[in-house]
Amino acid sequence: MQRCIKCNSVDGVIKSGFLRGKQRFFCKLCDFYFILENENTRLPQKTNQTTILDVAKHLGIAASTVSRALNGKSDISPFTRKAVQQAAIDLDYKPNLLAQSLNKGKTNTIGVVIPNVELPFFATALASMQQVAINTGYRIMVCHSSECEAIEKLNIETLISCRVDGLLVSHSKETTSFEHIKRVIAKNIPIVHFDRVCNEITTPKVIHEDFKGSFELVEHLILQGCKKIGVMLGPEKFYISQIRLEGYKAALQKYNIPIIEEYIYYSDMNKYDGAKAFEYFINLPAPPDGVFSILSRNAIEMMVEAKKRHIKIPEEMAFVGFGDDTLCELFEPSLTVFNHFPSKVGEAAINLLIENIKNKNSLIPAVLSIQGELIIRDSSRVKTGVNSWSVGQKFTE
Amino acid sequence: MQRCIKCNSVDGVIKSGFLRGKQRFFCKLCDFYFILENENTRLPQKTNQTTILDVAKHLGIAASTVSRALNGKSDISPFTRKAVQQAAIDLDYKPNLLAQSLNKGKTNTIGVVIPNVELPFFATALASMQQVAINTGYRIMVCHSSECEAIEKLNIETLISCRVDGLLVSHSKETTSFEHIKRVIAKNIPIVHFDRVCNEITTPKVIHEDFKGSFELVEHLILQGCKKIGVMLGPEKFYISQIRLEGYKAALQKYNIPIIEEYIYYSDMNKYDGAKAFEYFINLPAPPDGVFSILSRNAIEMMVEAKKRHIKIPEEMAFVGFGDDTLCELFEPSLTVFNHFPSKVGEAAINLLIENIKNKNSLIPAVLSIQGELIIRDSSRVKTGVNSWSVGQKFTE
DNA sequence: TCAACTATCAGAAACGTTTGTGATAAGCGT
DNA sequence: ACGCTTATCACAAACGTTTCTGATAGTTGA
Repeated sequence: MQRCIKCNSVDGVIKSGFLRGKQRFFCKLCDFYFILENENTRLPQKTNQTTILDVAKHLGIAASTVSRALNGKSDISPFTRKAVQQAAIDLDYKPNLLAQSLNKGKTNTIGVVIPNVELPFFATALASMQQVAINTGYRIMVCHSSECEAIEKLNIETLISCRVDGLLVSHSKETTSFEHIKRVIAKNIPIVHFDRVCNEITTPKVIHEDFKGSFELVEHLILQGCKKIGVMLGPEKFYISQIRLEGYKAALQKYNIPIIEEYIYYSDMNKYDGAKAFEYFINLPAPPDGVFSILSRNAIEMMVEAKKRHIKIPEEMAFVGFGDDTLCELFEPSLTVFNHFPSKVGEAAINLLIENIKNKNSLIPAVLSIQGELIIRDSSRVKTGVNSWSVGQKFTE
Repeated sequence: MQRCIKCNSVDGVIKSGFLRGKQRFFCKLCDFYFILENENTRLPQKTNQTTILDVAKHLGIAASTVSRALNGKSDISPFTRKAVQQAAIDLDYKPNLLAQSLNKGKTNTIGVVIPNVELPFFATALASMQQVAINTGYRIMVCHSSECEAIEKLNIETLISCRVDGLLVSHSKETTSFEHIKRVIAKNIPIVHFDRVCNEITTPKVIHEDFKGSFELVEHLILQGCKKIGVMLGPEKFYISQIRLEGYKAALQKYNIPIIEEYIYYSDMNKYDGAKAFEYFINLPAPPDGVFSILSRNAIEMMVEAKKRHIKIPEEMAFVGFGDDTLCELFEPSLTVFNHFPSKVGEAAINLLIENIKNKNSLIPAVLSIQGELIIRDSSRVKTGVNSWSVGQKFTE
């Protein structure tokens, strides 16, 4: 016995199927279908934000006029414009970027995918990207993959769904498949890789001097007298591991030092892996007298272990690491590093991306290499005369 | 002599004003207005992303059917649903979140405003927020104020324009006016403050035990025998400075130690301000024998200076700091800190916000205080017998 | 003084979704 | 065999902008 919600009569009402789990009715008299609602189910929560229509109504003009007035277009009399601007302030009108972006077909937003903000490199790079973005009128949307390939893929999907104008991507350490990147390219969405790049696909990239940096660090160790040089890398498949290993090998080769497999240690690049690596090195039949770590953080962890065992740094064992940060500077002994200037990398990456967004047709897969700098500190600097053995001895080139 | 672009005749065409800087024409014959275009000006760059309409056309069905099929609604036959799902994969369809959010009136996005990612506290808090967000189906949009009040206000406006569902805010150190926060509240947008909260407005907040932490740190110094305790704070107006100063004072009062203005040092909380602070303290007529710093980073900078002058830590001068991180643990001597668990703060903040988003009507301005923990390390732990003076001497309570 | 022009605004379409409502063919019971 | 029911789908409105097109009153010039 249902009353029609339109003509209010009972006679003509018949059931007419279930729709989305609810009973539907049909009133023959007024020819009207309807569903009973749970009362409280309705009311779609209307966001009570001021819209351009509110402003228009408030002034008794058209929405299009408000839009043009606020956006500084012509076709608007100074009087109207003033009135609109004042009304916008009075009503605290903030344009809905969703609607704006939907209409314009661009969001002025850049999506950034990084593995982990807690790594100082990414924190600094991110901060510099933000700075550039602010100055160029872009917004930034950051996603963390937490070093997980699945989340990285999810992140990129999310950012694409958000219709970001472009992507800045640094891969997680476990990423080995790059199908998700290829799909981005297929959609013609500008993308720039930075730091942890993907060498399988030709995309614009910003990298640092991985090879040169490793080479210089290892060469420095050699020039300080080290003869048995260990290297602590990340995962074996990891591009950065590979290229930095090459730098290591090249330096050894230059000075005719044999490359010994035992001195190459692969890690998962987690916190505290430095201790494990040290454990490994120190238990070798002939422990190294110099160690190069791909992450300076791990180098410091190794030094902590070394100090626990009263090993003299750098006399008995010297340490160098890739990447500078506060800890390297303040730790005792301070760590010799190759500074790869995270902020420059971030800056270059976002600038390159913005350039690519603007000339979307002519994507040039440029590869920018940011110049780094060797900073020699106490962890490897052997003061003349202090050394207990053959230090200062130079190899012929 | 303009040819009508519609009827292609010349006779009826007359000029009809300037419109947006371009000459407009009117054709009397076909009653049609038109403007000459620069050819290349046209073509609004159509984003070539697959839309729901593309999928619908591809299958020869209606867009609404596609939407319902993909969203698991009823009313769709299994056959159709399968076909739609397959087509979505084939065409690599990704829903446009802009359109979705615009339609639904919510974005499932949370806006986060932090002063600086480079501070380990915020990096860690952010990472834990991300984790929770991923698990609860929210996205996170991060903005950095770079410790600048103006940028902070801009950030919040941007996030509101993006129609985020809620805000997580930690103020910049120079923020003194909170009108922008009041406007957020007026719009009935859920907001939760964390860490650097605003005590002028009643909003939900997540804080740490600033008072208790400071108290315990200073009490610890006292119990280790320190009698002249300096404190390095942030800006004077800064809420965190004030509350932590109170903890400092309370501890001194408990042990009947007079509060001396000279021992209270305000700073701008910049990197390397620790050195300045140390300079100040050491040049006092009676330099402190224990220093508490609001930022553990600054405490470590002070220790660096102290070591340069061969001051024995902790025997001649002890140090403690608020907040733990890697540096505190690995530096030598390791720094005694009050760990305020950044990840717990982040987690609690986002959970509280999500709760408030869901029950938007009943905003309870809860204040959560995350329990911290005193970690005693070498920078203040006086080993019995090692101290050069009155250490171990306990005050009566 | 009348046609041509200009300034100013309104209306409507479009962006890509979701969802309420209408429509149709097939299934079912009496 | 007929009316009621169900399953399935299409259509249209709405979200809040921007922008294209159309309309009108006033202004100018010969």
